[in-house]
Parts: sequence; structure tokens; C-alpha cells
Amino acid sequence: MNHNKKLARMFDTLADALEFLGENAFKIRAYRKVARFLENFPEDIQEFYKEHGVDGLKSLPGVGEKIAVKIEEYLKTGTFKKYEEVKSQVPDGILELLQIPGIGPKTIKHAYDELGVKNLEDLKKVIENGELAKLRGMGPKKVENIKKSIELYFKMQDRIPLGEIYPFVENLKKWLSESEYVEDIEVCGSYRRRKETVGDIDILCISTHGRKIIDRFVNHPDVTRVLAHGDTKGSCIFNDRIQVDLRVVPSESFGAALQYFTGSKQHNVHLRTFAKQKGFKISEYGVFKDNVKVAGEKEEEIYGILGLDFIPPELREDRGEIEAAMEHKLPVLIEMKDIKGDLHVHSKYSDGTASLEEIAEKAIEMGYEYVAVCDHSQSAKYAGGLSIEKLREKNREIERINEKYGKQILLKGAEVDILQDGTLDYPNEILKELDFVVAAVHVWSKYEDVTERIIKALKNPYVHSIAHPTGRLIGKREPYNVNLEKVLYVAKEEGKYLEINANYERLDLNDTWSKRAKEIGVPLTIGTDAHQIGQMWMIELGVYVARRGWLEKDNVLNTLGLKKLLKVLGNRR
DNA sequence: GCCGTTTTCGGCCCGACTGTTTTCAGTCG
Repeated sequence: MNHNKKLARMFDTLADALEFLGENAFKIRAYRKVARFLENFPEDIQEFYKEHGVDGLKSLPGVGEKIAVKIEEYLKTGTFKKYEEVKSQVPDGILELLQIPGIGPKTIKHAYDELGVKNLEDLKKVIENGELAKLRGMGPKKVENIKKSIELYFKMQDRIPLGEIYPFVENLKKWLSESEYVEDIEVCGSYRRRKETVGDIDILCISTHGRKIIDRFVNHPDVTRVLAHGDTKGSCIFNDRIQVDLRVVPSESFGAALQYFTGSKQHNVHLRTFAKQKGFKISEYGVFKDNVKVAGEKEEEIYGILGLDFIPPELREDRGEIEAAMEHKLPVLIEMKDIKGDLHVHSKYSDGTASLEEIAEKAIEMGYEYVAVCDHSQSAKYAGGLSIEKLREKNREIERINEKYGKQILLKGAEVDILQDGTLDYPNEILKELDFVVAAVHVWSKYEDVTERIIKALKNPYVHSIAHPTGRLIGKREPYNVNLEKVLYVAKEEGKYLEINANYERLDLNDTWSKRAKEIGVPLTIGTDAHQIGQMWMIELGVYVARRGWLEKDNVLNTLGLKKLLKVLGNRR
């Protein structure tokens, strides 16, 4: 785990422990805020500190005198006193209990003080023997809910990749909108912000018959638990796995509600604070000035009345978008229609399932000008890597197909392994014959630093881009050890690209690194890494990552038409 | 503990739902 993540976790744990101890809520919020910031901070905090010192730390948002010193102490010693001190006052079992949604610090403290509950086992015991129910403020229903919360906690550990939950959400949306009372419906939350994973699903409805819709919702056949069932709000667990919250508002509040439920939480807190300074009050029902509603029906109005440009949902993470909107400096984000082709697709020559012909047809169906067919290289035995002869055979077939269609719909490509010593898996005279070469690390050891391997590959004149530059698989595999900051600077020097791999399990580069690439001046390529034509739609997911990374059309190579693309690719050699 | 185009002190987003309570605390998002 890198320093940013580790520090973020420590501040969160500190906040948890202080909640239990009943410390001032705003102090706790300050720790949480810096934890959120560190999680998203693309630079390595240690490098940042080396360069800018403790004063640099203080310039970071949410970091003041006290926290700066704590971060410094951590970087020098591996921990900080306040953390150790507070943590020692709270049993580890209590810290775990605090992670369970539905049980809060007050309840846990109460059970700890009155019944000596110190961990999950203790809690289960006092639930079973009825002691918990006897506490003041407790009753049978509360205890039952706590019991269910514990069960759920173990079933719903992970966030779900966006690409995986798509069909479920779209089906549910359709099912709900079949109700005669639904006037309009929109999915909000991290789904609308197109975050790489979603924790739960937030759906918003326009209707004047809230109860009727909530009733329909909680009776969906896949609902396994109802958490809330009110007149305007319902909350359910589907299939013991996915929490879905549904809110119903009248049309005059739809914009405000849409804004509010899209989040992110940090964005909304920042926005509301900003509004308050200007004398406005924002809620999910509208924007108010002196208790008079001045906006609410359209989402654009919410930002507009505050003097802000409209902020696309993908940017709402409190990463500087509110300031940019104030100064009218928001990026004009790349859109799906800007994409002219896919730069990373596999055929059945290696481990894909589609023939070249099928890929060409799919490309035309999708309105593309080109698709780069990048099969694996010879030493990738596990993935049917192509020998040199086979690669040349494939290239000849590509030529035949292009001739048949009368256009260069398929590009000769390869996903070439970067070998242990940083050399490439095909000799240069072969790479020379290809239109597009994406290089990738596929084999590494846990303790290895692959930075130099990747840098060496970038310096090869025939390499255009680096595929999935960190190797991570969402929720499944950590990234390999690589100093991406260094890689980006070399890519800039060499005039090369890095890839946003749009496969839903990868999305690598991710949003924050894509943003960093833009800042440094490295354009990116987007490729689906599709192994079947049924996966080529995932280019959308890549575009979402790019949008979340503040990328404009000009920051992405495959927004170029074929002619320009080939010219640029040729020039890079 | 942070922060400042109302403030260096005194604020810190705002509301729904639940379960317990006779007016509100806890939790969530």
C-alpha cells in the first residue's frame, strides 16, 4: 500500500476512534476530509513532502498546521503519536463494529459502557440474550435491525464495478418507469458520476404519488430486505447484494434533487458552503434566498444562480471543479461521439473469439473509422501469443479485408510484452511493419519495481503507447510497483501515449492518473482490450474515465480521424 | 481541526426515516 492510501486509512481510523470517544464532530470531519483528499491525491505524498516541505503540506486543502505536522511525523517515523494514542484507547473490535452500516458510534459506545461490548462476538451475545434490548433507547425493532445489519455487512463487502452493474440498473429503471405514476426517472449517485465502482444505487423519480411508487419499489421480486419505506423515500437491498435508494420528488424540485443525489458528498458540502457565503441555502428542494425559492426545477439553474458554469456529473468530486466553474475554466469534456476508433482489440489469432472479418463489421456498425487489432506477442503463451510468421499472416489478412471494404478499417497492431529486461517481445524490424504498437507488462513479481522496464519500452522508437499502465484489476489485484509520475515525464519527452484501458475490470489509467497525465502534457489512447465483439461497447467506460480525468477531445489520440491518426503515429517513430 | 470577498473567532450542509420517545436522538446519504 502506498503512503497516500496508508495515511488516508490512518486518518479514517483516527476519526472512527474519536467518534467512539465522543470527540468534537467537526474535528472528526476534518480528519475524514484529509483522508478523502489523500485517497485522491495523484502525487506520492512523500515525494511531495520532499519537494515542498511542511509548508507545502499546509497548502493542501484541508491540511492545516496540526495535520501537516502529523503527516510529517508519519513520513519520518511510519506513524504519528496522536494516532497511536487514540487507537490505544479503543479496542480493535470496536473499530470493526464502527465499519458496520446501520450501527453508529453512539450505539456502540452505549453498549460498551453499559454491557462491556468490545467486539462483534460480544455484540452478538447481548443481542441473543436480550440484554441489548433492555438498554435505554433500545427496543426489539432496533435490535432486530442491528442483527440484520451485521448479517449484511458480511455479504456486501465490496463495491461493484460500474460495467458489471449496468444491466441490473437499466432493467430496474425500466421496471420502475412502467408505473403509471412515474413522470420521469433518473439514476443519480456514483453511477451518474460514472465512478469506476458503485457502492449503492440512487434513483430519483418525479411524481406526485410518492407512496405508490415506493410501495411498488419495495415489492420488487428481487428485494431481500427493506431498510426504509416512507412517502418520499425507500431503501432496499436487492439479492442480498445491492442497496438501492429511491427518492420521489415533485417536478418543481427535480433539478435540485438531481443535483443533490448525484453528489459527491464532498462536492455538495463544498457547494452548499459556497452558496451559504453568497447568502443562498441549498437543499434537495431547491435554492433559497431569504426563504424564497429561486431555483430548483432544472439542474443547470442550481449552478447558474450561484454564478457557476454547469459542472458535468463526472467532475463532481471536489477536485477543483467548483473553483474552475467560478472562473469559467471548466474543460470541455470529451464525448463518446468524439471517438473515431478503438485502439486495443484482440482477435482469435490470439486469445480473442472474433475473426478479423467480424471485428471489421462491428467497427463499421459502431461508426468507427478504424480499429487496431492488437493481439498478444510471441512469449505470451498463456494468451495464444503470435509467432512472427503468424503475425505476418494476420497482417496479410488485414490487408485483404481492408481492400474488400475499400478502406483501412483495421489497423495492424500488437500488444507486445515488455520482457524482464525491458526489451520488447518482437524485434524492431517486425514492429516497423505495424501501424500501432501498444506495449505492456504482463509478468512481474510482487517485489519488483517495473518503472525502468516501462521507461525502456517507451524509449523504443516503435512503441506508441503503454497498455494498462498499472496492471491493477479492480477489487481483485493491486497495481504493480511503478512510479507513474516518472513514466509520465518520460512519455512526454518521447512524445508517447499511455492507455486508458476501458475493460470494466481494469479502467487503467484511472481517473486521477488521467488527470495527472493531462497536467503533465501526455495524451492518452483509449482501448477496450475487447476479447469478443460483445465487449467493444466498453469504450464508453473508457470515455467516462477520461471525462472524470478532465480530458478534452484533444487529450485523446483516437479522436483523430484515420488520416491524421496515421500521420501522427508515423511521426512518432 | 480547518478556514476567511461578511469572520483570525466562531462557525462548520441539510433533511428523511426509524424507533423510541411524549419532543427527540441516532443514522444515513
